[in-house]
Amino acid sequence: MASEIMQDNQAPTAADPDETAYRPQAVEAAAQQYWNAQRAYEVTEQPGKAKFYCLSMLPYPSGALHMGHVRNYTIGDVISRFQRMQGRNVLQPMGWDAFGLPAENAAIKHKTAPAKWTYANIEHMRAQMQAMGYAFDWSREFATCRPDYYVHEQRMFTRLMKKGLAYRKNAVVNWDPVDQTVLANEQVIDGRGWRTGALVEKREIPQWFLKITDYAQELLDGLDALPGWPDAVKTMQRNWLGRSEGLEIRFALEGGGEPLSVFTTRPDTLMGVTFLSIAAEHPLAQRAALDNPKLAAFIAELKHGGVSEAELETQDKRGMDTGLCAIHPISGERVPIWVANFVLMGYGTGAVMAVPGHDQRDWEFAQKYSLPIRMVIVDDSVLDALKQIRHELALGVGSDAMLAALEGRDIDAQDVSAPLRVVQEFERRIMEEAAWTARGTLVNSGEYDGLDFERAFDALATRFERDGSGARRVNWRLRDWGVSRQRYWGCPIPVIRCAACGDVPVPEDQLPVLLPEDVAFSGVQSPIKADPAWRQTTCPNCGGAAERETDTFDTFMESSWYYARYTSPGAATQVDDRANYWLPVDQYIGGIEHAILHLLYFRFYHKLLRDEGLVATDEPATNLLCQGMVIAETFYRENADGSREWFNPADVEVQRDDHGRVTGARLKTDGQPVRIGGIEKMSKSKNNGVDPQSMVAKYGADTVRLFSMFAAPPEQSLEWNEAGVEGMARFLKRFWREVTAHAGGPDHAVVDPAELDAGQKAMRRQLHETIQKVSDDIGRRHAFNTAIAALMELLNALGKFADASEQGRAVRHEALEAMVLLLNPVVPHISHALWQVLGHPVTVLEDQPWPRVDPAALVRDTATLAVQVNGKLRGTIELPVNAGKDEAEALARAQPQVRQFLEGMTVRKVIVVPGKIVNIVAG
RNA sequence: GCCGGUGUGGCGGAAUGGUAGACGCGGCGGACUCAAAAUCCGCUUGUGGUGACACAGUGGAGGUUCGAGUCCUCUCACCGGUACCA
Repeated sequence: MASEIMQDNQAPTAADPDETAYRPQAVEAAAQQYWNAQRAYEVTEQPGKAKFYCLSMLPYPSGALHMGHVRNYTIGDVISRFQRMQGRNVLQPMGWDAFGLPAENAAIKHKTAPAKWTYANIEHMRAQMQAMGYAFDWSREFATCRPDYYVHEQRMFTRLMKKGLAYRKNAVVNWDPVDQTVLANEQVIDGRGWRTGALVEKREIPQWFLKITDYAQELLDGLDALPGWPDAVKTMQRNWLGRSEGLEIRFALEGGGEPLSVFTTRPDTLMGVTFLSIAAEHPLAQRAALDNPKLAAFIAELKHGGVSEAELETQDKRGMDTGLCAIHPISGERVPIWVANFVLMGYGTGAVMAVPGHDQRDWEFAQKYSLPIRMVIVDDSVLDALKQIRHELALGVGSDAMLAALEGRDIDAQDVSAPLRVVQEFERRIMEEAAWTARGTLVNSGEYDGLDFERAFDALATRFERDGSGARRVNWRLRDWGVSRQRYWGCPIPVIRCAACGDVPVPEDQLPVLLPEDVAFSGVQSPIKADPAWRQTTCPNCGGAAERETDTFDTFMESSWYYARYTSPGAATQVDDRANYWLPVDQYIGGIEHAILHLLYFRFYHKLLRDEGLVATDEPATNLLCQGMVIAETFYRENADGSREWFNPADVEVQRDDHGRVTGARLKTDGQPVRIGGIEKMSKSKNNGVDPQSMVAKYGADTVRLFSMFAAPPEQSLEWNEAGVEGMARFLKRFWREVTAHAGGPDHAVVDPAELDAGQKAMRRQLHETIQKVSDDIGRRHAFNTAIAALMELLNALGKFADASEQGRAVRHEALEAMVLLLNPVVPHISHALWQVLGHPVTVLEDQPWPRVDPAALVRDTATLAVQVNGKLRGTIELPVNAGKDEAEALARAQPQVRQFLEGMTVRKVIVVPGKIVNIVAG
């Protein structure tokens, strides 16, 4: 049994004289050394062998690994090792999403260059990952801030420009008037700049966009081809894309001029339009403001505040009459045009028709500004009432045309006071309580009275298409992807601005456009914007003097195609043929916070790569798992000024009463009480982050891995709790002891199923049931927590299985060997060591086949059935598995408990679910 | 505001329409020990009862079903996203 592990363990220290004790640090160092020496997880393409590409979202190198990373990469590592044990050629890469805003903030704080800070973080975090024992193919590692990565992104962008898929237009940003800089939404707090405290303004600047809207339909349809993605993610993406079918209707302006276009999904409510609302940025509003100082002041006021949707949609609805009027295309009535702060220039046409009777937001606006409300849609009960009072035309509801449309239906109208109340009540609610927004039947709509939604839609669409004042249109909520950032630490946008030729893509032979890394960084202005020498260049078209674009790309650009680059390390092109061996990603793992933006750009970019002929598939990843956050208790003390000082959970001791309920907490250093602030996402601001490195130093990587997989199912949030971690350490110690004790005993025999007694059979059945459950839990359900629970139960059972007979030892040996393999994906270091303890030569354990279920071992003689009376449990019965329904029913009815509850009742029905339940329905 | 999700013992969680609380933590009791730690064993949803047992119970209110933590409707609370945080 000479192995590097045992050699390593042969020199027990004085403090720990037990040479069979589990020492995670030694075990883990030895296993990692062996894997590195073997290059155990470096892979190449093996045509003919099933591949499995397991990808975890690449980290931003923020400084140190946090528990969220540990959770993410442990899930990926478990799946990777498991899949390799199923015989697949597994690729699991890792890299760094290295551009981004935090590097600039750190650079200001620490007076260093963003590049230097970033590279130092990468070194540190890589070492931390390696200590966790992840089976990454490190030969494929890259950082996205390196020119040999971003050159491909720049080349792709210049090609998209030539295809017309990249273009420039004005867009609104947050502007800090003091620092004279653009702010990210995150940097706007309560409408003010986070550093200056100045009121933020909206400002329009030219920006580069990618035409993701050209792919909207494909991005929508593609979701149906992704059964391996969570429904929640697909639903969110569908809603984000927001396909809607409607009409674009042109309202002529009073006094002539360009008509005002609106988009509506509810043309059936057209006769209920009482005003039009336009965005403050709409050209019509701008024009009206020229000779209307009050309106100009109002529009200027709307410029205050940030541009985020959450901020815009939660502010009070406000508006002002422009004084302009449009002409209703059917009735010819004058319709006033208002500027409203809730109409967004970026969605649809920047103008909407307002129907206060049947749209809640318009209703609230109309109430606030005393604008008229009209009922033009009614439900079936009102329709019936209208039919009954069809002779009472003078009542002011309905109309001749509508009633004519209803003439076909023969109704006896006697007393109309009851139906009249129905109609009046419906109309009163619309006028006084709330808009009625469901679909129904048109009234008060002239020739369209009596039509339902579809027929009204068709009739109006046909009419407008004929007279040229409107058309059917598909509208998307999705907007084109703005990729310009006015920041330094990002990939330079490869464009040259020439006064004569316009925007010219940098020729491919002049790429990459390099970002200088050795710069002084103050945070106020980007060093490349401040450096005239960097900007200055010549136009590749005309040879005249020109300037470089100084904006950089959104960092989502780098993270949209990194998965493809891992397949083709060193390729001169963005990816090469190897991509089509590995892609698509078989399992993608990352946080749910990326459900929309990153995962949509990721899917979009894959289609861009496909349309460049670089990849052959339509979607980048077939299966997606979104893990929850890592959270922890928070502790604080209130300072005299009301601010809070937060204490790390590691420095706090929790107090409990006799029942184990938490009663309070004290700081370990001074013994004085601290307040418990609730369980929140681990963060620097609440100081409740638990450092993975300190946990690894204290318990070992396997224990940390085990806890993060056991404490919650992967999709849910995981509460870090050190007592729970200790429990995992206890389990590994017991496992180690059980295996070493067994290996140190007499030689074992091979299991002979015919020789087993009842106890041995039961032990072996539990083993094979566990193999079955663990295989399904890891392979299909990704329920790692219940897989581990089943293995804990198995170890508990083995601890009580005191059978020292030959067959008893044989069963134990089979069980322990299987357990080492079943636990290997989660705790690979201890498994690596114990495999050798069990007498095997040192090896890469992922090349051992996964344990197989012996169907014969699963066979049971009897089954336990629950017996219910009227759905309530009244006992259980044990009977042979092949017993019939009658037998089960008879035995159930014979139970004393059951007879007691059936006394004086008549049995009406008996439901028998074989192997599960007998329910006697009586009354 | 809008979109998506979550809610079960003292705590993390289990239960894939069929015995609610597996497994782990904490707590209580016991063994071992001079003692402590470590380890091992037992108990541990609540209420009533010596007990067998009964009743209640999965955020709240309704509903479907022989049977609902699970499916449906409404509602409350919290979490994620909301296009320039990543």
